[in-house]
Amino acid sequence: MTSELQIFQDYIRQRGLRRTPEREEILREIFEVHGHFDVDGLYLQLKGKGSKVSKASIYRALPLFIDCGLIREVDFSDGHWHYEHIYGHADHNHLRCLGCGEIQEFEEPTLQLLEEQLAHKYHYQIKGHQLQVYGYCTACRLKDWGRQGV
Amino acid sequence: MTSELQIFQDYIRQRGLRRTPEREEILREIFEVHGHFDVDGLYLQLKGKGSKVSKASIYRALPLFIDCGLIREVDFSDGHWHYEHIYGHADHNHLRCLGCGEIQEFEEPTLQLLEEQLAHKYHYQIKGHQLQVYGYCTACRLKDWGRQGV
DNA sequence: ATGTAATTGAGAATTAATCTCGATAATAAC
DNA sequence: GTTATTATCGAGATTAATTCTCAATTACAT
Ligand SMILES: [Mn+2]
Ligand SMILES: [Mn+2]
Ligand SMILES: [Zn+2]
Ligand SMILES: [Zn+2]
Repeated sequence: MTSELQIFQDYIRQRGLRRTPEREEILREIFEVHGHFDVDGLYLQLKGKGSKVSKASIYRALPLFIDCGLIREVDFSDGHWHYEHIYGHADHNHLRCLGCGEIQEFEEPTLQLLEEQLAHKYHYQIKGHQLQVYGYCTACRLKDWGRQGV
Repeated sequence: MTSELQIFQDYIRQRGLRRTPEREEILREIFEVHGHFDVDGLYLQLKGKGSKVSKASIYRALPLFIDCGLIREVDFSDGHWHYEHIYGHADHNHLRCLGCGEIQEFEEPTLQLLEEQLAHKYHYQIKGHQLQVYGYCTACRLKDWGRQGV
């Protein structure tokens, strides 16, 4: 059993929840795919492989995966949530092009320090952070030079 | 005329748009209120003062204010967008309690440097960033100690 | 094997945001 | 000032992501 599945089963048992094939299918698919995903894409992917899991089950499973630290929500400001698995991956943030939607990932280790400072200053137990930086990539800047401030 | 209104009128003229009392009312209300707001709250506030502006007009005006740098979207991950005016305010980020929703604002000037580094490294024209840090405040931690990892 | 209660799928409900459309009114040209 | 043009308005319909409902199923404990 892959260790993400193991982590999830431990979480399930600890909470008195139930192990179901649907939840396993969804989790497996998430960790087979690299990169970001959204509910609709994940649903279609599973469906394409012959799976019968419903969208409702996906919507119900994702909060569990988030809660046990396997995935996280990612905000691309396009009207719905995206997600990515984080277990086994280096912490990173996203630089997004407002023109074409391209995503560049980058690491910024100093944010870990920031979390610790904030925890101390405001007496918070920090669970995580999200940083989105946005702007225009070279291609979009050239394409769209009518906009001011190019 | 307040300078935020001036900035908006300049923007309007430059774009060949029209000056309307509705847009002015909305902008005025945004800058009279301190703190964060959402569409529904802003609408009710205006209504309470006898204004006749519709929600549709608010939804249409906000992107204009964002575009000319007077306000920005703020993500509190509660299902809809929040906003805050930024003109005349120090750049800041948000620390949010996952229990009670309390927001702490904090400044982190090094993010400006990060923007410059990213602009250079990825050849982006950076327009801004959003950083949310989230966790549990002292009160919620005490209240809810059943959660693991307190 | 049996009882229980968590989980499922399908579709209805909710709700933020956008769109449509006829009426209104801001601006420019005369 | 009058007129023409067309951006903007309000009201309500529409869209789309997410949540909810409920009867049927099934995981798990006994
Ligand atoms: Mn990523
Ligand atoms: Mn703020
Ligand atoms: Zn681009
Ligand atoms: Zn709290």
